[in-house]
Amino acid sequence: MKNQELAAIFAQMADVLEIQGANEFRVRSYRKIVRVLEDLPDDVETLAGDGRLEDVPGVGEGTAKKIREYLETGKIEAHQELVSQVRPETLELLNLSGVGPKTVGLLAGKLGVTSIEKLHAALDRGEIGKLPGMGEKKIENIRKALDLYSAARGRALLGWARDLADDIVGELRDRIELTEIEPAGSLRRWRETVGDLDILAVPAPRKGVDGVETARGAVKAFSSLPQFAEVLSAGETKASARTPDGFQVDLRVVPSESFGAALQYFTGSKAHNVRLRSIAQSKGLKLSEYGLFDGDRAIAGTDEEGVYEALGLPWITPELREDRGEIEAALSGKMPDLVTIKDIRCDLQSHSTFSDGSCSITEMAGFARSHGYDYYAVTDHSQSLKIANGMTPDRFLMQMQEIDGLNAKSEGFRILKGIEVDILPDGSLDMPDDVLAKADVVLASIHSNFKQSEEEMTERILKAARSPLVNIIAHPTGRLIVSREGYSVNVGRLIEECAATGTALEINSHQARLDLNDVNARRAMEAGVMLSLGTDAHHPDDFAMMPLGVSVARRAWCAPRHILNTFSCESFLEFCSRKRARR
DNA sequence: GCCGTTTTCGGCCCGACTGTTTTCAGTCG
Repeated sequence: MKNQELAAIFAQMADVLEIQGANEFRVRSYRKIVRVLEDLPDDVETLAGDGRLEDVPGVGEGTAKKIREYLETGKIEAHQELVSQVRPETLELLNLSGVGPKTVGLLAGKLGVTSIEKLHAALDRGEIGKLPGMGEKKIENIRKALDLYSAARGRALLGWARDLADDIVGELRDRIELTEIEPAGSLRRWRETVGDLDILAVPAPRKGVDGVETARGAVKAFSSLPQFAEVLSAGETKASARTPDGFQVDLRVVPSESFGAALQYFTGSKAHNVRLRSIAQSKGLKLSEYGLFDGDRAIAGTDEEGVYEALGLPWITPELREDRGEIEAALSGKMPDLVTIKDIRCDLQSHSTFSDGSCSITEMAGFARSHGYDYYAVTDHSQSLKIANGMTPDRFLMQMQEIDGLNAKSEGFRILKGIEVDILPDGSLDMPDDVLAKADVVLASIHSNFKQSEEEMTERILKAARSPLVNIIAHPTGRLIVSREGYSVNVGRLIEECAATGTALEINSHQARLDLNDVNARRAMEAGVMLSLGTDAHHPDDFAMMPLGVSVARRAWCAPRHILNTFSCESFLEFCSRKRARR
């Protein structure tokens, strides 16, 4: 879809025009085109092909010509001309929160401030305050925005953001009466990272107090929460605040009759909402965050189910709302039967003091059991991983003995003898075959020589997958979310090999890994590869990250039958021995 | 720059919030 590319181009044109002080209605017209393009259900290429570009509201002769130019040549002359008049460092100033095109135009025009660096200098010289409209607070806000920008805060990890959301929701519930409160946005869709947090709330009606007053009360309670270092704004129905880490949280107080529509709208994704709006459109209805309307009459909006139902759809679980086929599946009544946390009977990757875990097997097992599991796998590292106190063959044999002893004493719960064996640079395994053969389950993974070429790395992992002793390839790409790219492995070829050899792929459920990710996990599932969830627990608390792994499986459209952790202990062991029997 | 049972000029617009103003400009999602 070229829609988003074109939207970005027109947005940049609008920015430059506005910085230059062009006619505001011309700027507004460009902004409208950006909005329309971003939300457009149809592909501009198709529309252009059909000669229907001008039918799109906001697209007139000039814009249609520019769009066609882009589709034909890959660029727009007028855009390049505009951008060439402004230095790229100047456009960067727009990234500062609270600084828009007007301010940038003012700074550049009056003071020659055309970059972040020059802005710092001008602030230090006290020049900014001499400009019209630049008071003390405004300058203070620019200083803060600069600090925040230089800290280059990225998106937060899902697990961290969920804990924060739980804290905030819990605390708000303690302080005020609420009939509804729900975090929306990418957090509700369980995306692996979250940019900011949108919380929707409906305050409980109180006798003798009007709606405006209860909304105000909610905003006030939110603004005074201890989780925040700073309140950015607080009005009648909306407030924004920031945690000490610079993570932004918004509260929106909505009327109960709009709650469902608002929840739907703010949950997104954008692409999913575009599709829903186009369905509404085709039925002659209008969908917004206030409700689903037939003319002026709201026909749904109190709850999400009602909104989807009025559009002729079953309610779609937030994890699937990415426009990756869920609308089609819903329309044809073929929604997947997704795995849930209740289906999970075990954790398939954990560590103990035998390598780099912080607790004994007894302690970890006690916790796994209290978690409601039927079994769990101890999978400590192998010897080459010195930094993690990896096990020699002898120590692994000792560990297996200890586990046998523990199992003999316990009923209704089993500890599996497992290992996370290193895949050495040449693809061989860091433990003799005859020792590995004694284990219940073998995970293999890479912890060294990350820099190998894609060819070498892929061959290295494929070799491990072909070993009849390896049941699961753990954290298959090695990526660490926001902090490390994965090693270059051809995931497509790995999936083929795993399908052919009966090897499972892990969805490592640690919040910093979530590896495989949703897209690759779905490819694997569709290729018939079994998936395995493991929190990589190094401490009992880490078991709590299992819902994150489940969410990846759900975003990958997995049913319980695709996930090894839903198997009984016997069935799981049978899965492992089936591959070994091929030897 | 777009748009028009207000058609070729003259009006367009999203609502909430802050901050610098004294009625409004700028930013943001």
